[in-house]
Amino acid sequence: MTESPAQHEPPIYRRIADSLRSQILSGELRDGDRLPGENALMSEYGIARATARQALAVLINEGLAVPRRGSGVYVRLFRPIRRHGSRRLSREQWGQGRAIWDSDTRGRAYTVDEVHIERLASTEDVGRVLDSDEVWVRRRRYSVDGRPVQLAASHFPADLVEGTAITLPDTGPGGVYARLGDLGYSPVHFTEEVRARMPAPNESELLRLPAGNPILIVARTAYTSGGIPVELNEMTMDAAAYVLQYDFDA
Amino acid sequence: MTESPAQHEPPIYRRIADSLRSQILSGELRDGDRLPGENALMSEYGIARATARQALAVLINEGLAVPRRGSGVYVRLFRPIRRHGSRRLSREQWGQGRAIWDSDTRGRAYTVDEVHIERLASTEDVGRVLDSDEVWVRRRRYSVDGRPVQLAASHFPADLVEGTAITLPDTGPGGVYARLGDLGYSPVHFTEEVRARMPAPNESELLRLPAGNPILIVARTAYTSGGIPVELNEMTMDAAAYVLQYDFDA
DNA sequence: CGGGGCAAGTTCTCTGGAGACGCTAACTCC
DNA sequence: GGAGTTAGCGTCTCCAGAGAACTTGCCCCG
Repeated sequence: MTESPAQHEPPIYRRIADSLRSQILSGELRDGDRLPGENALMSEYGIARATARQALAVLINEGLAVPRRGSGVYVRLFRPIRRHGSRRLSREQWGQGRAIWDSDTRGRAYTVDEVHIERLASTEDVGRVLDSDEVWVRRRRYSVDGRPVQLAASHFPADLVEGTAITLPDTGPGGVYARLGDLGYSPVHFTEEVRARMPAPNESELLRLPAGNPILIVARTAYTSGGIPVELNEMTMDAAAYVLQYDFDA
Repeated sequence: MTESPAQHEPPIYRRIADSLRSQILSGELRDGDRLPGENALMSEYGIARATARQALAVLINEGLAVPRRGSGVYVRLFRPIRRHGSRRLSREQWGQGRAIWDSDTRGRAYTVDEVHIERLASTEDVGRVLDSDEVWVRRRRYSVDGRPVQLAASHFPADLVEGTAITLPDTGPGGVYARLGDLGYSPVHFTEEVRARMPAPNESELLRLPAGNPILIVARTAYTSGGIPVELNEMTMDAAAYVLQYDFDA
């Protein structure tokens, strides 16, 4: 009946993970730095390889580190993208949000990498929401400091926007919502939906994430005041990033 | 120079995980069902225990399964909480969203478990946003089918709402935003921010989640049209759940 | 019939070892 | 000096085994 002196002490791998995490969050290890590898942890703590891997897996799973086969495990810390103060975008400025973000994120480069626009047959989900068999799809990829962090796919009912500037890569001043206003679909009301932690779809390749990496999906539907759906926007982002989603004035 | 016949075939543990996942998503295995355990996978596929564990870890990491020590690994599938059709809430109805959700989620019980209201000194973050040293905090826990899925903490500047119905557990018809309107802070404009996949804070205990379980945080600030911040709302939810976040008419 | 204790079953933690695969940098050769 | 090659390093996958911790159901006893 020897009382175990260390009751419910955290397991070894967790103590190591806690130690590494505190080094990351305290700033001792910075974004991009290389963590001690499996071999280093093995010799430092006198543990087996599997235990060292388990410790690193905790941080990788939390999104604080990224393993690179053949190279090492690296710190991956997103600083929050956050607008300071109380400046907000009017709905009309929504389409220009990028420019304002650029000037307001303290020098961090938040940019659009790629734009694709095409006309497609609706998928079942999109067709049900937009009540249309064909849609124009506008895909964009956003990057922060050169790292892709977000994909956006905007779907418009094809018959509603056919032949308008929405079907062009550059929508002009005021962006998409100004063009929708030109078509008489203004003001626009939004609904929002957050789907967290989807099993990773193929799209994650575009974010340069490994298959199976958890992602976050935010869907937004825009309606006219008459209740006609005019846009279905799906934003797919790395679930480990902190992202300022939007910020507008109604 | 023997050409490997199976180039880049997925590893064993991933093939097993894919098989189990498809059984879950196809409905063959349902929420609460028990998955084949480590021993079952070992004998079925002729693999080592570590490999079987790795396969199950994939599903656990994706949030599709939950291990219960001494018992087994169980399917944990949240059906989407989704309002059908195009019915939306007006801003005035926002405070009554719960009642409307209740009647509109096809019999799923989306309920408020607990409510706590107290007056506190502001934390640094809250104080900066609300520009107030003291705040009234209103905490609520939401459950779906008896499982806690979401925490909400609404912060109000103490000097603005002192003595009003907002400081009571039941805010009455129209909810918090009707009370803010009574105080002359109407209409209200929102900003939204999504912070994904935080390292789990202590709060996760209230969601009955293990420490380190990924959670999702959505923050919303409400401003008057004059730019005065009147509410900071932080929603903490299980990152594995699919949650309809909100749905309102501007 | 209720309660306590036991045993089987299951996950959790950890050890030790091995080959495969990918990245990087040093080296060699032109 | 530049280009191609190679060796070392580090992660990835998988094996075999063992004790600890926990849950559950069953049996026995009162």
